[in-house]
Amino acid sequence: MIRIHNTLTQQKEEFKPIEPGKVRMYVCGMTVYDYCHLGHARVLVAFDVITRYLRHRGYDVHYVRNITDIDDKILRRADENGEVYTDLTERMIAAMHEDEARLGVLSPTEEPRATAYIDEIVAMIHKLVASGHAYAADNGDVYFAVESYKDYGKLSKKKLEDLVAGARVDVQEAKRSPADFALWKAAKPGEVSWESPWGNGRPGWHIECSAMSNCCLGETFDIHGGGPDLLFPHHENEIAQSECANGQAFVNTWMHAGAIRVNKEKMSKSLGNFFTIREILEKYPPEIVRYFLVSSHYRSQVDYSEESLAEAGRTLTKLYHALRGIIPAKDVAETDYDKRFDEVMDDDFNTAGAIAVLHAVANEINQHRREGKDEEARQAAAVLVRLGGVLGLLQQDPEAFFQADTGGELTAEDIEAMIQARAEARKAKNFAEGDRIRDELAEKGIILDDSREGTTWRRG
RNA sequence: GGCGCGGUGGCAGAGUGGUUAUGCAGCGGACUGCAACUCCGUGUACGCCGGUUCGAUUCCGACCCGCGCCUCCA
Repeated sequence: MIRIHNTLTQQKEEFKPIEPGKVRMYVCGMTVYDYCHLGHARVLVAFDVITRYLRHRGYDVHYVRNITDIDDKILRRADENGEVYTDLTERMIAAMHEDEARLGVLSPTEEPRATAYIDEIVAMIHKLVASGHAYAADNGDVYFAVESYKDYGKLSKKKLEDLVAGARVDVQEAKRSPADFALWKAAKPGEVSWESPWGNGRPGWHIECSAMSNCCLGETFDIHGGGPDLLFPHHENEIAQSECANGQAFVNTWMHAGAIRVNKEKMSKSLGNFFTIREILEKYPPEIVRYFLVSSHYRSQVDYSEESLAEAGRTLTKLYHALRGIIPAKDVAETDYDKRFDEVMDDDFNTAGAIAVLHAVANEINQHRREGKDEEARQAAAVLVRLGGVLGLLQQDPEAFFQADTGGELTAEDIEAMIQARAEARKAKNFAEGDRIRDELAEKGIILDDSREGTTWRRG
């Protein structure tokens, strides 16, 4: 039995898909006006692990993650760059796919783009206007009438009175209530636009997700996820739109990832502590970044720092050491480790607990190999790779992981040659020369590991 | 001000009404020519104060502190 924390009820609940054996999940994707940052990576990796685990448990997961490719920020950025907005979005989508692939994030089942769903969006707005839940304002915009939906606020636990009383909502003459939000935005002169019954314009952000999830997954589906700051107003508005348009429940389980902080401060552009995925990947191998993200629970707030990444690197290195020089056995039956792994993961995807199981398996491998029990070690290695795979970890060849070119001055050939020279010196009992070579390599970031089978190296 | 989350050993981070989380770092030992890797051993941990209980880090209440959202934001 899988239990999932539902933001809607603020409790862990037994997960029961609408259709047995199938999971329909929607996650809010990127607005493609800039490179993805660490916060995006958190959401990407969190829902990637969730998808992998649900599949591991036998579910047929239909995972939809949208792309918002029309939006104020996109138009502004394209304008600043002096380029056509589609050039900007195409470039950012390509970059996003590159970042995802490097982090080991599997492609979603579908990746709908807002601009490909304009007709469906217009149809949904039309439905809302016809049923009195939305209205065309004098300025050409169409707004959702928040007061027409009695459950407004049920996800974010906000009361409409408080929202209206708050000074921070955008008070606009055209709106009936300050909390109303735009479904359709009238085009400004020269701006890209689409036709609609209310004049030329483009969709508001919230309605895109309602329309696309409706098209790809139906009126009611199992899981809707996203970043923590989307909870309000974005997800709240999605619920209002979808439930008013369809007259039935929108989503059963709402899931939100925790926020990323940087050196104990909120990550933000104004604080100058904003990291894009590609910036981080210049400094750390992708799997280490992924390990860092997976090593704490998806709902907890995590603090990014050089030190935590370094520690993640040391720990992952230890895991790969267990696998080094072993060819995992094939077709290994389910073990107690598999059971423990599933048990902790069943509890709201407790990846931290799952990683503890990984360490237990690694420890067993190391003990077997110390005792010369090669077959047992190969069996356990297969389990480690299998369970690691559910988290999207440990799928590389260990040597590839250890020796990944991080732009050091030495090539693999240089290193191999020096190791050879050291081996000869040691054979001649010239330990001083052997140690000198080892020290020289160490200075250049190369660590040697001697074993009965010979010397291996890694970049430290 | 409103709503919500959290305070666990040097650090990171799970979890539990009574029994080892795990990892990193440290220390001691084994292995090694010396290291590295690995193994074994090691650490008054659960914000504060009350309450419930045979027993609370784990449940309840108050308090202190930190954080998030309330505006575009993953």
